[in-house]
Formats: sequence, structure tokens, C-alpha cells
Amino acid sequence: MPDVPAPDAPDADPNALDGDPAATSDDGDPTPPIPYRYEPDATAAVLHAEHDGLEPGTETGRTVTVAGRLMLRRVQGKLAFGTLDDGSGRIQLFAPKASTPDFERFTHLAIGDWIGVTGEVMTTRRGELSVRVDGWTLLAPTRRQFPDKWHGLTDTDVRYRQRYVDLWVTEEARRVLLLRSRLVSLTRRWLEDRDFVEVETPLLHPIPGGALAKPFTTHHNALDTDLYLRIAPELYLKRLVVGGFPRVFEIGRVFRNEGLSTRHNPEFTMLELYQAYADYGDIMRLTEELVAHLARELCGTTVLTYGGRELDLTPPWRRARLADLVEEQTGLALSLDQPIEELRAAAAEFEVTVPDDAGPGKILLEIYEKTTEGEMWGPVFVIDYPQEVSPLARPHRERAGEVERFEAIVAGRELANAFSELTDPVDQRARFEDQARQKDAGDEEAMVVDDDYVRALEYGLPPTGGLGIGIDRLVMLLADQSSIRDVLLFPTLRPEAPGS
RNA sequence: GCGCCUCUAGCUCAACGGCAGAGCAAUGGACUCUUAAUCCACAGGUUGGGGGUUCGAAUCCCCCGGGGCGCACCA
Repeated sequence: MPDVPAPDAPDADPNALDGDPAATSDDGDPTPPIPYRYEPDATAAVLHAEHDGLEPGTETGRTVTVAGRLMLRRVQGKLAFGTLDDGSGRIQLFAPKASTPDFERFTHLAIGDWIGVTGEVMTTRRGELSVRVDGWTLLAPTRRQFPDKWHGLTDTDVRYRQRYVDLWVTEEARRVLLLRSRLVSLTRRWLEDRDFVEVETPLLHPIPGGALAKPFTTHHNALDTDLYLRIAPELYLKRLVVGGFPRVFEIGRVFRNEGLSTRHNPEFTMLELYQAYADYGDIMRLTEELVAHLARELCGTTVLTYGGRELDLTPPWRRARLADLVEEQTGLALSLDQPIEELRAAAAEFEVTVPDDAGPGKILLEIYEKTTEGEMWGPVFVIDYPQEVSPLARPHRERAGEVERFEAIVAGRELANAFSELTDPVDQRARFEDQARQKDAGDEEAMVVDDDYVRALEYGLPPTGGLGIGIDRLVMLLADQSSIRDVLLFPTLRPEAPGS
């Protein structure tokens, strides 16, 4: 960006026009130039907050400058009204011909034009808080017609592709995306208050790891090497615990090369945190407290409505073992110890297809996901997963074949995934090698051996609890949205066809 | 990837085998307290694209493209 010239002397009008005076409109009338800068000194939200409840016909004597988009216009002969939206809210413009410079041009502004207005704050005879137009400036003409002022945009394709229009005309879109912003901000503050340090780790990974997922592949020319967009920050964050940061977190984008749906976008935002000296029980308490805090701050209560159904996020959340939940749902008591033929038979009964080489843990998890996960309204902490499907989690302190892992299920969906982290480098290498065998056998989502991560564990990772929360899904819950695309500013879509 | 639905004016929608229409927006006009202002006038289209059936296709059939929902996969 070029250097910005110093502002004019303090007594100069900051909003004086400055530009090409020779510009003309199509019909040959001279058109005032578009200024290079503008200084609004009030917003619609602040004006409403400070002047609400004035008697009709009040003149406050206060002159303000506001700027935004003209959303509505009501011209009535020698008097015009406008509705200006400045992003904070809406404020009425009151424009009598007598006080409004260039009145004829003002009444011909297009809906969607950006304008700046200076004038006295007043109320009309009907009591509507307004800014009288004593001066105004066109800041950007719109060259495209705005959507219907009443119906707005309903075509979801257009809403997602042209979010710059949607945000003006769809109040709900703005509400949800502001809620998202506040949620991320509140999360940061809450974690920082608990001595967590925010870090940024690589998005380009030489070895994809930290989750079971298909990565995007890219190539670095100078290094002449393939790199992967990260599927999870997990392994880097635990390296940082080894490196002497006992409480770290990262809120960032991860990428998974899988299908799209109302619950899946190829890139999404994950919160991951790691806390030294903690186990998964500590992380459960942290999770329910964080989510309850966000619900209270953003929704005013921990008892929400999601999709028309009550959702009570008040801690403590239920804790239940995975196998017990499957039994609750299906009436079938399954265990990792029973003969694998019985597990296979159970899978077949529920029409769950499992790979031929799947062990009991994989089969049990598949049955759980097919029969139980989506049925649980929650919130519930599903605890104690099979080790076979949890290559980064520490073995259960009491139950052989299981690990200390939980997923938080809310509204039938996974909101969080966490465990007591595996700290033993020997065990970790063995788990990686087992994963690598599965990958060689054709499992595209299996992990590969990350030698450097094992080396880091060899230097010593203390007992550590880790957590991953899908921020998009959390926003969906708190904003009562059923599609992930509605909580993303620019969801991934097929590229627009040329010329369409 | 598979199945179902959908695409008509800038926007929101009608017309469902027989002349492509309305509201809002736009354009011109009337109107000094409106609130989606109102009233009068006027303009606006390769009915997503291509092919077929038919005397006649927005409408029925096929192919292609975009989107939505469901399934599959995942978080």
C-alpha cells in the first residue's frame, strides 16, 4: 500500500471533497468526485443507544456524521426519507428539500449506494430517531441492482457465492457471523485467563498426522518436495509441550480432502489445546465449562434451543462408556474380549460394513457410529474407546485394549475429541507402524510413521490431556444453524461456471 | 460417488402442452413526517445450456452445468 498522506490541518473539514472535479455522470451533469477518505463520528447503534426514547419532534442540537449503505428510500415531493445501514444497525435519514444540498440528486440515489451524511440528530413527528441531511457525499455508487428490499435473497447458491450482498440483506447471516467472531474471541480470552498460550504451528506438513483423514497434497518447488495441508495441529502442539509450554492452544484452519455436506466443509476451524499434568477427566471438566461459558455469554443461558428442541448444556455432562451406550441403544452387550466372529455377526445385523482386516475395536466403533452416535441428543461424554482406533491416546489405566479417550456428543454429532495423550515413545512407534501397515493395505486415512514426533516423545512428554473442538460445529449449536455453510463466510463451492 | 428435488425479469414468485405474467427494484411523473410510503405511467426475458417429441414446449423426454436435501465418508 502507498503511504497515506497526512491528514489535513486539524481545523480543516475532514470530509471535504478532494478529487477530480471534472467527472461527469452519463447525462452530462457534473458529478461530485468520490472522496479518498471520510470520517464518520457516529454509528447507528450508538445513536440509538444515546437518544432512544426522545419525544417526537425533538431537535437535539447535536450534529453527527454517519456513513453506510442506503437500504430504503421514501421520497415524498419536497421531503425524502432514507434508511442507512452502517453495519452497526440502521438509522433513518430525514431530508427536507430546504436543508438537503443537491436535493434532486439525493432523491435519485440507488438503493445500495454508499453515502456519508452529516446533520443534526432529531426525531420526526412520528418519533423516529433520524439524522437530518444537512450535507451528504456519495462514497460508492452501486452498479448492480440490490435484491428485493422485503424478500431479500433466498437462493442459497447466490447467498454463499455473493456473501457481500447476503450480509446486507439477510439479517440472520450477519447475526450468525458476528456470533462466530465473538465466540472465537471469548474462547481465546477464557483460555488465556487459564494460562494457556496461543501458538501458530505449520499448515504445510511434510507428514500428515494427528487425525485419521485424507489430506490435500501440494508441492514446494524450491525444496522439490510434496507437502500436505494439515489435517490437525496435534503433533506440533504436543511437541511444544515437550518444548516447555505446559499449556498451549491453537485456533486454526485444518483441511480434509473428503466429501461436502451440511456438516462438512473441506476446510474448517479447529480448537486444539494441550494441558500438561492433566488427564482426560480434567479435559472433560474443562470442555463442559468452556462450552457452558460460551453459551452463557452468547445466548444468555446454558439451556438452548437447537432445531426446535431443548438442549441443556449445563455442567456436569453425562459420562458413559462407549460399549454401555451401544448396549443402551441396541440391547446388545458387546465387548472387545468376545470372539471376533460374534462382533462381525453383530455388525452384519446392523448392516454395518467393516473391512476384512478390521479388529474388534474397529468393528465396535463402526457399530457405535451406525447405531448410537446419531441417536444421542446429549450432551454426553462418550468415554473409553478401543485402542485400535485411537493411535495417539494413552492406554486405559484399568481396561486392557481401551484408551482414555472421550468424544463429546451433542445433538447427535461429535463436538469434541480428547484423550489422555500417549506419552510412551516405544508404544507410539508401534502404533504408528501398525497404522502404516493399514495404510499399505489400502486405508487412505491411516497414519504414517512420524519419526521426529517419536523423537520428541523420547525427550519426554509429561502426562498431558489434549482436546480438539470443531469451532464451526460449536457455532452451529449456539447459533441454531443446521448447515455448516451458514456459519462459514465463504463455504467451499464448485467454481462458478464461466459466463454464468 | 449414488438417489430425489430444483433452476422463469436485478430480486421474490406465478403460469404446468396453447399469446411468458405479478410484486418489489429500475425509468418518467405527482406528493413536506414517511416506515416494505402511496398513486399514475413506462420499460424489462435465448424460461440454466444443448438436443429431441409435438401443429405447438417454461411445461414432456434425453444429455450437460449450478444448487439443495438424503445416503456414503468424515469432524
